[in-house]
Amino acid sequence: MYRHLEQLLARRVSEYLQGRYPGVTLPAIVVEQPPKVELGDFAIPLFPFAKPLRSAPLKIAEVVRTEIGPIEGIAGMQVAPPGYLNVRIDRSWLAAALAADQKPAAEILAGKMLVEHSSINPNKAAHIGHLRNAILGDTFVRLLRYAGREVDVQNYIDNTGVQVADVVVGFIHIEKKSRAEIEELARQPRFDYYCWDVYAQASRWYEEDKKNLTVRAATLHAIEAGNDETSDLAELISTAVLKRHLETMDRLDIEYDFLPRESEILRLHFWEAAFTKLKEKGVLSYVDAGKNAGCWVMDRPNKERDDRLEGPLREIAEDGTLDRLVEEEEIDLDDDSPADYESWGDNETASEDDLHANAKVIVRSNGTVGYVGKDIAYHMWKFGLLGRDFGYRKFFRYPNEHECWISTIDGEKDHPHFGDVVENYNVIDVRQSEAQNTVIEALRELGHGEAADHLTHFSYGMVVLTPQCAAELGYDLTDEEKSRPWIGVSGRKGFGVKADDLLDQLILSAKKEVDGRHPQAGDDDRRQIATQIAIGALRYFMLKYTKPSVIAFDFKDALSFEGETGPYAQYAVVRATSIFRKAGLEAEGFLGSIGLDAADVAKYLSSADADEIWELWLAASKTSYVVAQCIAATEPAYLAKHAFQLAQLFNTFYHRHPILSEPDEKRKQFLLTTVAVVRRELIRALAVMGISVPPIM
RNA sequence: GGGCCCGUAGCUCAAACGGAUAGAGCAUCGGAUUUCUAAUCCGAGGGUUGCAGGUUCGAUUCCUGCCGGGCCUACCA
Repeated sequence: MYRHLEQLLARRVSEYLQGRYPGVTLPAIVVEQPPKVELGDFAIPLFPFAKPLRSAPLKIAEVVRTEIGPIEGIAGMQVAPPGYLNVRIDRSWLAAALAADQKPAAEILAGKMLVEHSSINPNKAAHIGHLRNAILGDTFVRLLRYAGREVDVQNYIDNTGVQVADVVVGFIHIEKKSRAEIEELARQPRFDYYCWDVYAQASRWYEEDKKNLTVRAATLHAIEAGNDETSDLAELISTAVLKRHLETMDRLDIEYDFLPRESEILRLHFWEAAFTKLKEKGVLSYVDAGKNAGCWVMDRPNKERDDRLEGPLREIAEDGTLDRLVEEEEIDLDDDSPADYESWGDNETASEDDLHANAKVIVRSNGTVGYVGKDIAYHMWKFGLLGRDFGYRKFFRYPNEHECWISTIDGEKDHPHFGDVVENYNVIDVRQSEAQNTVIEALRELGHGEAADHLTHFSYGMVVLTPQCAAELGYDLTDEEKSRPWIGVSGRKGFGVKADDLLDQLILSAKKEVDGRHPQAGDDDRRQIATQIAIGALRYFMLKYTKPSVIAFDFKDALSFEGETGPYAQYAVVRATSIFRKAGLEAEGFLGSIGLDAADVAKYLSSADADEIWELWLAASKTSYVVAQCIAATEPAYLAKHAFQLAQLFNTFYHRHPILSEPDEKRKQFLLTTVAVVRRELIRALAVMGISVPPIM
């Protein structure tokens, strides 16, 4: 409702000013929230109007106040120095609307949206870095759905990459496992943990002897080609690990609709289709000299030519002898530790007259396409611009019957329609900004500016470990690492906190609390409650930081159930529920059963000491407003903050106003209504964050 | 070298478009009539918003330059 009033107010003030001062170009009306409730519920700064209207902000405010006339839901306006128009909401009007759960007619928003998130390499267990991704992505999906949008959730599976090859190498060449043995292992409940170690082992094996890298190259080649023992094994392993990822994420109520796999992007020739179009439109150009000779590249015209080619490097470059070291570690994007490659300048090769020195290589000189190329093809498909489609088959059925589909070559006849979306969000950490921009740029240069404008890189910072946390996990740190502010998670080194482990630990710790508090409850119930609390704690923890911030993971913070945490907000709801239970009332149906008298509500919300209760109502009215903000800014943290503030206001209210012992029956009804409204809105906000509330805590 | 991000209380973080007295949590210290369960509430201390300039009615926010940190910058994925 708050959002509705805000929009109405902005429109009316704008219309009024346009009418009063015809022909003057006016800035847009900005509606803010005053720092204190006493000042009002909306604030409109009029400073920007001073110049075009050649009048003092205070005067303009005064004119608007006296002349604008009545607005539904607005009680009055006040002029405040140095130039604000403060607006008060009609409290009983808003209370009635909220109690009746009235919603303004929803805007009709056509077109399907797509959120891509998780995209974990299927070669090892998911870790805390993946949790942040999946929780951000899933919450964003819930935000969009709350706002009435139709959303498909996709999880891109790179099942043909180096990371999978490494695990295959580990199983065959280091562990010397037979196919039957691997099949047996893949049936184990935490096969992904096993792979975690195998992957780390393989990485060490390469380090021991660089010649082992030839084994990896051969394995990778076999996987890409398909149709042999090695690629079958890769398929077996990656599919088993993928299932584990789905199970892990399902523990957090995170579900996917479709899993497009790189193997199908390759085998259904998505790239070839994209390549043709990219060449036609001249997006790619062939390089016949210089360091990128033989490649198809995409020029990046808006980038400055790289200055690292200046100075002494030129001389090194001129004889062309110095090649980039090929053994450098490739980046595993599931990996939050930087690959330690040489600093710039030591090993640079480039020619001064190389026209494409700054270009992005899309097709290598050996004719194979790189990751960005595949991604361009995939994104053309997403927007329905490729002219090809995947085959589809059912892959994973969630306990709630929801079906998750996977790409395949020959699919089932009947399947949902994926792709052809009007808007796409890719939840990928900030390190991929460059690659994402290249994809967006490619779409634009193909002439699909519309699609490019609707492709958003939902970027966020990494999750890293504090040195202390790393020490707790039993990792030996070098002195250099100890001196760093944080240590990157590294799948390759087997270095990190696994998602399932963290969740287990949270459940265990919540269970202890619940056991102590509710010894009379059954063990299954206690476990269920502990699980809800653990999920609440974890999801809130990952959502409370704004996207750009790097989360330095620490068990102490993550395992906390007090203060600004998920359980704090859950607890507020439990308290609200408990009031109704004690009163012998049904919390859910209460608002439907009560008829509040407008005059009474006005009385209780307008008395001298009512601001504090009003503040609670006001906060409760903001759910849709905050959701809209989160979507516009692609920032779920606003919702976390909102839920916390609402819970905080409720707790203060709870402490100050005994309800069941309230002698004035009408006031008691009013207070109960307040509780019911806040409870409903808090449950909603938490649900959008994927947090459910236990019956007792 | 270039691009992007960050620097706010002891610690971890907020502060939408430039706005009113820069707010929370944790930690520390001191309290809460044994009441709708204290996973709560109240209070206290704690700040030259990295530094220096600039733009203007007004700057944590925008611009420039420094200082410090991070990420990206491969024919890898």
